[in-house]
Parts: sequence; structure tokens; C-alpha cells
Amino acid sequence: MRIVFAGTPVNAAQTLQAMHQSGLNVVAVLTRTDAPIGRKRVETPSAVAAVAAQLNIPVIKANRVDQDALSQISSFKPDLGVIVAYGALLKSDALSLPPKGWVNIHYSLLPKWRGASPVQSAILHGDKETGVSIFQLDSGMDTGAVHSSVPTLIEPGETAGVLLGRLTNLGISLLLETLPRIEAGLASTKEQDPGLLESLPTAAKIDRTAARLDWSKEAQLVECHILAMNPEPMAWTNLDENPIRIIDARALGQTDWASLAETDSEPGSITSTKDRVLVHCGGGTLLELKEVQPAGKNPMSANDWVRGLNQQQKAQFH
RNA sequence: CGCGGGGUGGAGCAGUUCGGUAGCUCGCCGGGCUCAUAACCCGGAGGUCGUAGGUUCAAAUCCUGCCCCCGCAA
Repeated sequence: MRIVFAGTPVNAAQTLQAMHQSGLNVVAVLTRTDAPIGRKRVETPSAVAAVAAQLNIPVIKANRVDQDALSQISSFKPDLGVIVAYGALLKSDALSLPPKGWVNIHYSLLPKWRGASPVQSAILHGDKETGVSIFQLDSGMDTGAVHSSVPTLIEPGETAGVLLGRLTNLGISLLLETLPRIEAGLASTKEQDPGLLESLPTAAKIDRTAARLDWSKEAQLVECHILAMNPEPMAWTNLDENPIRIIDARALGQTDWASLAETDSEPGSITSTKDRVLVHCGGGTLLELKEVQPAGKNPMSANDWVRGLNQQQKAQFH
């Protein structure tokens, strides 16, 4: 079976690598064009482009699947397309190009969290469970019929980055057992429930504005927010006039903060003890900071950060 | 030339404006107190102040070049 693979970031590259290693016939790779990266704006190929080059697989670089890209893909005569976080929509002409269409690896249990940020959304909303789904791409946003899926529990304190890593591996396993069934024509798909497609919220892309912390929320919600934003775009707040990223933190249980009761409970105010740094959140709850990164600095433990603060003035997030 | 912050014992910082004895909170090592301790007390080791040059009697501090790290923006 001739497969065309479309994807862009690291987890897509890992999937491509695994497909190649397992002996699948990936005849071409579609990825986004080289983009300027970092402060120096160095033109850099996508992770998928880099892996494809290493594996000597022909690469088509395009940010949208136009006629030109379409004819290039067509020249490889693919039977099936596999798409993982490519970064652009495929229109009907592209969808129908391979005889067996396209399958997409989506990192949630569809129909939950359709859209651009399934992993972040699951953590942000405090879900206990999420998973990976492989579905047949159609013209809607992650609305196609599902080939297979596998659930996994979200670990306490797990960040979106760590969870995505696990889901990537699960997705690879699932893909490798799903593709043979598709090739053999034994694919059994299940349509997504129209009612749920209608009623469930989707997972919109999360930008920096949405990543800002709201200390008036309860600590448990703040913790979910912080874990969901790690490593991209990373939760942040202001300290004086400068932004500071909150990389990791844990909400304290009720018994913990009751025993540490403070008179000052203004949300965002910080108190530190011998070995912990606490932020007051909404409803009198407390959040223990684990790791932070002030603007211009490297990431550091919350204890180190507090140690270097001016002892005179009181630290206050806002 | 996109804007900006930073490089000082193992960690995080102060000191730079106005040149003159290496400081703070920790960590580490040793000793003490204690039933005991991550608590408290005493003592100790550990730093070419990113780097190269310049000015000076004297440079972490002033001048010039270079290297490296990071936040924002894209």
C-alpha cells in the first residue's frame, strides 16, 4: 500500500519514523514550508521534513494544498493518506485523491475535543481520561467516522507536553494495528454521534492571551491551567511590570492550606515558608509553586526564585 | 540591523549610578544543642566577577570588541 504522510511538528515526525521502521511504504511526505525559528529567525525545516530527508523520502513543502501540491501528491500515486498535525485543512479534491482517502490521528477520544488543542483542553478542563482516535478524514473539523481509539488515564500533575508524548506513542501503536485492516479492506468505522458533535465544545487553539493566569480562580483550576499550558504557550502572570512564566505548580489540599491559614488572602499574593512557595488563589485556596521562569532568566525552582527576591518588598502576582 | 533582560563560589541574587577589603538567602563540610530533627547555635571550605583588550596608583564597577543564556515579538 502506497502511503502519503502529512504532518509538521515533532510528534508527527516520530510517527513518520515509526511507520518507516515498521516497514510501511511511505512514498511521499507533505509538510509545511521552512519557517523562521527563534530570535535569530533562522529558516528551519519542520521536524517532519528533517526526518523525511534522513529517510530519503520525497518531501512536498506547502502551507496549503493547492493545485500544485495536489499534482505533486498525485504523481506518487498514493493509495492512502495519513495525516498528523499537518497544520492546514484538506479540501475535498485532496481528500478524494487517494482511493482509500485519508486517516487522521487525533489526540482525544472523539467526539470529545475536536479541534486544534485536544491535549491541552483535556487537561485544562480537569478530565480524568483522554485518548487517541484514528478516524477517516472528511470535510468537517475532526468529524469523520472513527476507525479505532484507545483510552488512557491522565496522571496527576501531568503536563500537556508529557501527555502528548504518551499519546504519540499510543497513536503509533494504534495506527500500526489499524492500517493493515484498512489495507485488507476490513476497516470497520463508527460514525460520530451527531448529537454529541453538535453539543460538545471544540478545542480551539490556545494563544498567549488565553494562557495568562487568573488568580481569582480556585487553586485546583489554576493548576489545571498551568499543566495544560506547559510547554506551549506556557502559563504566565505579571510580577511588577515583568511577565513571569509559571512552569509547574500544585494545588494544596484543603487540610494543607487550613493548617497554613494566612490573614492575607488577596489572590496573587505570595507567601513562602522554609521550603515551599505559596500563592493565594480564589476562595481562600493555595497553590504551591514548583518551577517558574522570570523574564530574561532560565527556568528555576520556585524556592530558588524566592531566595533571590528582594526581601523587603512583598511579591504579588497580577 | 525587530524590542528588551541577563552572565558575580554548587543554586538564586545584591553590589556597577559615584572605581578603593567579595556581600545576602540557601546548599555543602565539620562541631555543638537535642529523645530527635529538614529546627536552632558555632566554625569552615569554595569565586581568574562570561571573555579579550583599553583607561587608572587601583576595575565586578569606566571605555571598546567578542562569546553565551533568556523573555517579548514574528
